Amino acid sequence: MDTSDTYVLERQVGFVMRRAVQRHIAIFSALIPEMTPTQFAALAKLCELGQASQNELGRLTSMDVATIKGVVDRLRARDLVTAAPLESDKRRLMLTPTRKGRALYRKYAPQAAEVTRQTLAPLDDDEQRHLLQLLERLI
Amino acid sequence: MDTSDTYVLERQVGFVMRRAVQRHIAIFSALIPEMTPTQFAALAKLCELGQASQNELGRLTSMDVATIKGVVDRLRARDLVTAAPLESDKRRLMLTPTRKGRALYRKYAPQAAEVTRQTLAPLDDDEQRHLLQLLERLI
DNA sequence: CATATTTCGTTTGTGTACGAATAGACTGTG
DNA sequence: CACAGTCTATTCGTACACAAACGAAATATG
Repeated sequence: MDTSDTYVLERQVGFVMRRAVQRHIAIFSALIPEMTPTQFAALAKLCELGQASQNELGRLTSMDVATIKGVVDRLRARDLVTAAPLESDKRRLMLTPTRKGRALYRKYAPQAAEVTRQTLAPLDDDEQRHLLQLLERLI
Repeated sequence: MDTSDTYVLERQVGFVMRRAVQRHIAIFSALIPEMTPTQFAALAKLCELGQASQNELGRLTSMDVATIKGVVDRLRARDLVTAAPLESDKRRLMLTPTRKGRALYRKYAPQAAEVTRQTLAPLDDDEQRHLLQLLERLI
């Protein structure tokens, strides 16, 4: 008896989730080639909030401080977001979506929802709800 | 009525999966600080096969050619894997785990299985099976 | 009020992840 | 045999992702 009972790569959640994420990202970039899922997530959350500090936005989108900085920098470079230090707390960098950023968000929000639909397409409605619910409990 | 019906970040599979993967990686690196999930996956598959070309290993572990190269380079740098061009097909780079690589795999395989257990711990056995099965159908 | 602690942002370094381009080696077909 | 197409590996460029270390600003606590 070897280790195959103990460890089969294809049966590990990590491996299966990694593959599922790969598939999801492929669908996303086919439907929304203009930006990455991460960039869209940050822009979407910022549009929803209206305004947020970089740190705050990172927390709400589950991005590390170093990661959110890179993402925000790229959004700023494309003029989708503006940034200004907050008067009342000079540590904070307040972010606001630009008109262009809000327009892009509105344009792609339905597409982004469609990405979710296509990713979940192999499952029926009950299974889709169930999967989401199970995944959420892992967090 | 705004776009909130159409798009809520927290309800998108991509976002939820990204968070679940983050959690999984955190558990992995707590239990196996010596290597990354990706490196372990490549080493594990190579140990299972005994031998494989770099390309082949990449396909079997769902890694892009550029990605598997980086992963293999790091495994080679740590003397966990050796590489040699194949005589019968000089394009191919044959990989073999070293004694050290096989020992490391055997050492950590039970830990890696434990990573899966801890990641899935919030779910009961039925739910765990169900989640895995649903995720596999997304691929 | 003074200083210890916390928070925010930045930088550096390492490791996935993938598209695109390239070169060399193989294969199939004419 | 020639050569078009395919396969393998490498390289380059871009984008997450996170740990660790740092400075500056704010807050808490004595």
